[in-house]
Amino acid sequence: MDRSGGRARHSGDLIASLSGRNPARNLHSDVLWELGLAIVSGQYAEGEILPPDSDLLDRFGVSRTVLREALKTLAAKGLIEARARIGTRVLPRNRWNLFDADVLAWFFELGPEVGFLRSLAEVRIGIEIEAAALAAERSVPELSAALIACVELMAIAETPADFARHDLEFHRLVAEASGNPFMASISALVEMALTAAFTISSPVNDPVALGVTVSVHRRIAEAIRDGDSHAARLAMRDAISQGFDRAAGRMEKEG
Amino acid sequence: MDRSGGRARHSGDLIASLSGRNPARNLHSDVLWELGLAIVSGQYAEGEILPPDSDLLDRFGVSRTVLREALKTLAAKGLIEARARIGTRVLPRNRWNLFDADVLAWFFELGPEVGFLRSLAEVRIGIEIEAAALAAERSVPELSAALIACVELMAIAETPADFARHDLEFHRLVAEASGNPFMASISALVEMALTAAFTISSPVNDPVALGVTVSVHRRIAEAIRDGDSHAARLAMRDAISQGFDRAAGRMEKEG
DNA sequence: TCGATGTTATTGTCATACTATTGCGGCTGT
DNA sequence: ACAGCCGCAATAGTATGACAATAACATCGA
Repeated sequence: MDRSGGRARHSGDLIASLSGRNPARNLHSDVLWELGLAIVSGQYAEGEILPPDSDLLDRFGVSRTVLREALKTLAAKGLIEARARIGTRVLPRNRWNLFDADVLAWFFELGPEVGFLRSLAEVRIGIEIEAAALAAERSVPELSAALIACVELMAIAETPADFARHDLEFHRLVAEASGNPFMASISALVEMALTAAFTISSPVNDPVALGVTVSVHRRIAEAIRDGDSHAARLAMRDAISQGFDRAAGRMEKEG
Repeated sequence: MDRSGGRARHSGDLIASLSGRNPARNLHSDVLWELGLAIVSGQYAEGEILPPDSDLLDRFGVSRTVLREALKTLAAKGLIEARARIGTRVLPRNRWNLFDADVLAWFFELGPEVGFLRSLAEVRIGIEIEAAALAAERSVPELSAALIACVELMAIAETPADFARHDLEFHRLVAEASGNPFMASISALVEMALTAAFTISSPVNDPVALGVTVSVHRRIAEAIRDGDSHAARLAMRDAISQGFDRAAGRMEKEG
């Protein structure tokens, strides 16, 4: 069940391409993704010790440098911890940095479960509601206009990918308008959530769903423009809940 | 040559020791912290290219292995991106993973500005309000009891450090009770915020402040026990706001 | 003028050796 | 028989030097 059939790459590429990133394709990244996936999938359980360097070296056929840099990267994301004579231990899940784009991508690579998507929607609600409220309080005409424009682009989007792009841009703008650097830092989270939702079920092909989605986003934009933080809160909650409900409903129907 | 004065270590130790972690003391970590601080402080500005490996090698007096692993760690946290022939570029701040414990620690190391503390309080409000509400909805007697017990420990804490420990444990329990893994993952954030607040001004030595703080935490615990998500929301908001107000007020008074 | 091409500075990768840390098991002394 | 010390060995940490891949830039040619 390995992906060793030639140079087939991890499918994080899809997500990366949507977000406009251009991740380097090097050995380090290959090893990183394979180990990252193995850990997130539970193939190496929490608290377990992974094979020693020498074994992993054989397995991947790379130099010690590459392997160790991959391990350092995993350690930086809170997935593992290396200690001399003990080995490299998988840390408990609550130490994992779930707000990291790669870690999230690994979860999605395994096929996101509905419970995971729900958790994601819950944090998004918490953070983005507050972002919307702050954006309303600190409303700047320029950004408000950009938000409105973004909604119009969503309304006329012709492909699911276009729609997702403008949706993502909308949420990014709200974060920016909040003036809080932490809000902007969760764009990876939003990106994943939207990518998942868009993959599972895009509203583009369903006129009714499209209308609902656009209108709730318009409510957000207008509330921010008008400096109405209460309305912004409510609208943002609706927007995220609806997105999740649509995806979850679809998953249920199909699965 | 190493940094003047022998083995003087970065002061993140204080934070680490409070939180019970036992960070490795190795060369890699030294280089990491020095570069991390330099970047966060703006000594290397966004978009700027840092000196090439060879220069940094001279500067730190370590092997290429160590330097490169430190750089990989910084890259994993979203602070830099290295490309052949170009150099190693400092990424724009919105790519930084502010939810990373190290990155946060570097911000605090520079002396947290009141605006930064406010931003932190804002995200905490967003996330922890939702966590408290979820905890109320999914209330489990066992955890509710633990929360109540935690409050009692806060009430009788004799030193600021003890108080901070129980405070931290309280918020950790709420996150756990929410049943949402993302909520637990932000403990690093809470940790930093509380450590900062505790450093700036602990309520332990002020009976009135202590009473207020304890009572608001008790309100949270009771609301969760009673399954009252609305009350839990309100109380959690109060708790975080009060903590921030106290620290901010103290900062203002002093300077 | 512009496009192809070589040059070169910089990161990426490799191989090997040595050092530091620390759990474990055996040794020693009581 | 037991406790504590102590050295062994397994593992990650560090060092060094070489070569490969990449891509901006200068150079050359049409």
